[in-house]
Amino acid sequence: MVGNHSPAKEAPHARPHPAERHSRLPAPSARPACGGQVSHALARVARSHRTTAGHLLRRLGLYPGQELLMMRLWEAGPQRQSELIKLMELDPSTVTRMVQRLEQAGLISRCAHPGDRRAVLIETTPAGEALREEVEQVWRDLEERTVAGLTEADRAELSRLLSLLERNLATG
Amino acid sequence: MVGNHSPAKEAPHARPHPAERHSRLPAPSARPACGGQVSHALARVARSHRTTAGHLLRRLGLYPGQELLMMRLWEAGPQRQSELIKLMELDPSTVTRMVQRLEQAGLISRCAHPGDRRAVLIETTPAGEALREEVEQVWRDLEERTVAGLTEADRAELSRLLSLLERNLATG
DNA sequence: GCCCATTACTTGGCCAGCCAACATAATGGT
DNA sequence: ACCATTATGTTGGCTGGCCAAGTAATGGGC
Repeated sequence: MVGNHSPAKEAPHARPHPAERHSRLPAPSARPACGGQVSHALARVARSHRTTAGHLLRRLGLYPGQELLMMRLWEAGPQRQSELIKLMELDPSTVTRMVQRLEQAGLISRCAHPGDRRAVLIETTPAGEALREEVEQVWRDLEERTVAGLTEADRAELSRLLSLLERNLATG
Repeated sequence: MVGNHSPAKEAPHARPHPAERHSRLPAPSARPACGGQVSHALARVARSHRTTAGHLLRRLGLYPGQELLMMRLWEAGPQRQSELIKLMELDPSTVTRMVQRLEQAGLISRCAHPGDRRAVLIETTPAGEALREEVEQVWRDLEERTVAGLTEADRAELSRLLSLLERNLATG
């Protein structure tokens, strides 16, 4: 991975005082007049989607989010970090760190921008380039799995609606 | 936020599924260059949505994600942590830490489960209860902003499609 | 009674992402 | 030339979220 893992230890605590309240309420998933039908669904689906992407990307040594940055580089070639930030709509600090990790992983490299000493130029390394096919395959798999069972019309409709939502949320 | 920082005053702070349908799958239509149309849109919209939620929740001293846990407690009353984990479909460790922070913020309290010394019962505190109206208002606002401009039919359709996606991603 | 799988939770570690504050470098105006 | 403004990145700090690994308590089988 572009990182790694490890173990654990113990801990205390525990507070007395039961007071056992039996609040057996109605079924958990009643769809109450809970304000956010679409919001909830969107959040759940997106998290699930991201987690699935994570599992697939894992074998390639990437974390979800990193593949998007790589894809931008593959498609648009070497570019300024500020360009990545703008296009991916991420916080500058997020990109800075992601870039640091990807560089350390040997997938990209940073170099000074000739002509603007503030800027950093970012480009893929051969190792990074080598991941392209696999990552794109992962995305095809993911997309297929995501919209499985939807008709062509459904997919188009979904894209249309998501675009509307994106517009709504952008302007605010 | 709920974790630390501060705000203005004190104590509690200031910091702050529907339908389904048939559909036969057609040939893997040749998609545009970019493999994940829906996937990309979904990811972008969801991130934007979450960020927007974050801005709204911020004034209440909450981080996005925490409000969902509170809402479950408000709706279903005191319950085991394992129940929250199951219903929210989160990793146990995620809930453990979220609960620790919310407890430290004074919004919920943990106590031993009488009869099962492994379990932890979680309930809202008065301070937590006091946030309910505001949080629910935030969610109504968020939902409204999210689906603004969509017809009733569009909203229903969107919910339907998202449910399908959820099902697709769950089984895998 | 005794042993073991299961359940419930916790900690360590790592990542994306955000905000705030900061250091530099380029630019524009006067 | 000089200085304020803008552009570009970076670091610190905090969150949600995941995985791996570990501690306890429960419950079942023998």
